Amino acid sequence: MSRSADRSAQGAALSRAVWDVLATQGLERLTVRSVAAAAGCTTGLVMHRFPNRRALLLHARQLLHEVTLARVEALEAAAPTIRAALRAILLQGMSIDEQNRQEAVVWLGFLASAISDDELIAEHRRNNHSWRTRVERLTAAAAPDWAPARVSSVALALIAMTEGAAALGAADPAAFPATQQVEMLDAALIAFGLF
Amino acid sequence: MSRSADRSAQGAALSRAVWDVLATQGLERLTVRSVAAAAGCTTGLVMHRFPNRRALLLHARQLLHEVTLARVEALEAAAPTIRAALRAILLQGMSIDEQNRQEAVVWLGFLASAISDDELIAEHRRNNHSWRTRVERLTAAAAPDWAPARVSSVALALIAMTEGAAALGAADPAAFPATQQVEMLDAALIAFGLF
DNA sequence: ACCGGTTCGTAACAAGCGTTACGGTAACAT
DNA sequence: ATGTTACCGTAACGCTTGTTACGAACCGGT
Repeated sequence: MSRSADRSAQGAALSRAVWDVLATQGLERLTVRSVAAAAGCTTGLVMHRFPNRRALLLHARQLLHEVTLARVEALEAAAPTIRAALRAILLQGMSIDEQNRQEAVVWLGFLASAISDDELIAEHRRNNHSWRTRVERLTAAAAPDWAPARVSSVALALIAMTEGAAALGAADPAAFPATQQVEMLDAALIAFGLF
Repeated sequence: MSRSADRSAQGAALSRAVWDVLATQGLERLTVRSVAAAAGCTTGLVMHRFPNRRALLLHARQLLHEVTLARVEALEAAAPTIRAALRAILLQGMSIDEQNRQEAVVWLGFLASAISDDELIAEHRRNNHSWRTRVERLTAAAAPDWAPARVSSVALALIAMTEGAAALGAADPAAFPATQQVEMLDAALIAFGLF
């Protein structure tokens, strides 16, 4: 058991290392050697767990998906109303704390690297589609009398707004503090009649 | 004059090459050699015009600023009303055609590379601040009776929304066609009482 | 206690990178 | 016509990169 425990611990350390390097040092410094250094191992171990460098990016993106998915479902389950759930899951998608800011950096780096990579962009599409259907479902539930076209438009507006806020807040946290992002989201929700 | 004309023509070809490589091949393939190949010259010329690779990125970002600035001012001048001007300049900031989509890719790549580069991130802050003050000015003019806090919140919402739509549309044009982006923007402008 | 297989570190490889130095060439001034 | 200067291509340097091959160490089963 100590063997398998060590192995999963190593896997977790490697995951953290990939995440940390991409989140703090950016896309161009995400190299096999820097990940190995961050994980406290050698490049051999990294290349035994990941077939190539693109797998590092893919892993970081899947990690981002898992983390946000778990958080979003917990928020949705704990919210008293549907509208509160919608607001809560949109809030966690912006750059309102250091955790979210790092996630936005990872999102940005992955997307920039996926521009010329079909496999990576396919992963982005999968995750983004899942996110979009969730927001559309909650929007439709929060405004049952809306036409599907309006639900789609408003959900798209909310998604684009939070994603943009995540990127802008990640690149310039001082110019886009959490309070302004929250006010922005509330202003939008009120304007759309969802609050 | 033939000499200086050649020189400026070479400069324009180099600018186009930097832009094209970054827009079509992404950040990681933006290398001195690929730019030279795209410009039809050698690496020597590239390194005579740019001190280092970061200058390529900086140049692409400044090019993006110049292009969008000129287009935005033309749109603003040609718009019949302030609200039409606001809508027009927001439209051009999303991924509604191939030109805008390439601009979003350049924006994405630059931002991802600026994460761990103070000089690049400073350029982003400059350009973004200028963009933000413009949208805030137009928003305030379009809704003169609003309190400054509301102007700021709504302008931030519009900026984040268009920037997010630009990124999402650039990464997945099929999932975010131009019609949906336009409907999204109009829905938001109507909801905010700006249309 | 020995052995087979997994696991990971070591070391090296070729390729590509940014960057620099040098030489030739063409335009300009005198 | 000749010297000077700016311009740019050639070639190379040193370094980092992703990736691979090989060997040692360790674990579980017999």
